[in-house]
Amino acid sequence: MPQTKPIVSIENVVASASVDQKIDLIEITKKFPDTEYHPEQFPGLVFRLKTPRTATLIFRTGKMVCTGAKSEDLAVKAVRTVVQKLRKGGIKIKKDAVIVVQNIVASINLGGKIHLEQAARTLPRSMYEPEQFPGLIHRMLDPKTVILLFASGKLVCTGAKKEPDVYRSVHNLHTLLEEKGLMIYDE
Amino acid sequence: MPQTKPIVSIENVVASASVDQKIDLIEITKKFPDTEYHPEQFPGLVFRLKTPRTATLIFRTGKMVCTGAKSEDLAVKAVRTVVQKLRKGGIKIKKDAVIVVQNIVASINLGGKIHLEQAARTLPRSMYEPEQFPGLIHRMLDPKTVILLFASGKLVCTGAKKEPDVYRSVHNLHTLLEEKGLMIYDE
DNA sequence: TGTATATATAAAGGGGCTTTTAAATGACCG
DNA sequence: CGGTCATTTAAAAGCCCCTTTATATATACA
Repeated sequence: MPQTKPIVSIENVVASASVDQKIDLIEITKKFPDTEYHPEQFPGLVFRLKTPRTATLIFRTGKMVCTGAKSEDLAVKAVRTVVQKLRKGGIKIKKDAVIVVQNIVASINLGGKIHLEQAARTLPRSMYEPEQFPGLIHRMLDPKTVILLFASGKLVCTGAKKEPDVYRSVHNLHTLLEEKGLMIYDE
Repeated sequence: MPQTKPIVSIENVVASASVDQKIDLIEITKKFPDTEYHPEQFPGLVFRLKTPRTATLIFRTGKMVCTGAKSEDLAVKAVRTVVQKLRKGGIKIKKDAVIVVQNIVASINLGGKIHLEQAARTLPRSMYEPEQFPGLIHRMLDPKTVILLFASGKLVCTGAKKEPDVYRSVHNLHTLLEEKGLMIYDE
């Protein structure tokens, strides 16, 4: 059992969606002048929402990508809101969007410092090149996620498909770090 | 009517084909050690034939690209020969290939010199940058082909989908050059 | 305060890769 | 001095990488 209770914060949820029909992006541009669309640079139109504060990329094919939500539910609500706004703006969309959460990013504070140099030598599937990036990159197999470890005891977990995976990943790593004596707690 | 009869030679025919089924390229490699397959460099396997002298790219999807044939018929024969050899080699291919000629390259000699500098200023849709490439690049609209013109009176016609397009392109250009007084014939 | 470095993830469009071929011109090598 | 190499054009195939969006983390660099 880990000595501290990690503080976990979901920072970003990415979800893909599809309304299963072609969409005229130029038309959206006219109805929503605040959207960004530069096809020569990127094929997706950027539709930003204040609440939930997100950015949704809309493609010609009717597929979308929503980023920036703080939870799985908020990501779903953001997509539903975008479709609702498009419809109110006169964009004809027959079906409701089918949404799938693709990635969850979380920041964690373990409450104690990590001996990174030693962890780099001990943890399997780890990469640590401080002159390239200050964090140690660790690939967890189950759940299949990637965790960035910092000497401060803070972590970044990414790659999770559902929120429980984040908690399991953090618990697995925390336990492993303590077992190997890689955690340094102030008294 | 042009004063000379151009000498036209079909130099290269490119055709795409499909046997409409997945193919195991590694298996072909084992049965045909002389083939080239470097997936990290390019996804297609190169299958060369001595007769007709061609190189056929074979993809995992069952689609192929045959290059180097000297006529449309030879391109078709080359693909049929490749499929026949694969079958004799034990590679199971159910359907016969559906072949489509995609490009024909021909070399031409008009029999007189061309005033390139003047042609560059006279011909529409032309590009001529001698320090970059010695030929003048001219885009013909009908047939939709591209012709490279050289001061020697020789040409390269590419982009044609069928042989008659090559002859029509050459005739159109030759007539145009004579009308504008851009041809220079000896005596 | 910005830039970059690194992680994951979807979307779609662009570019590059390889193969073939002629033409003519320059650079480069032994 | 002669070979190679590059230059340019078209075309298909499919795979890689990049583009963009968001986000925490922490370093170095202007």
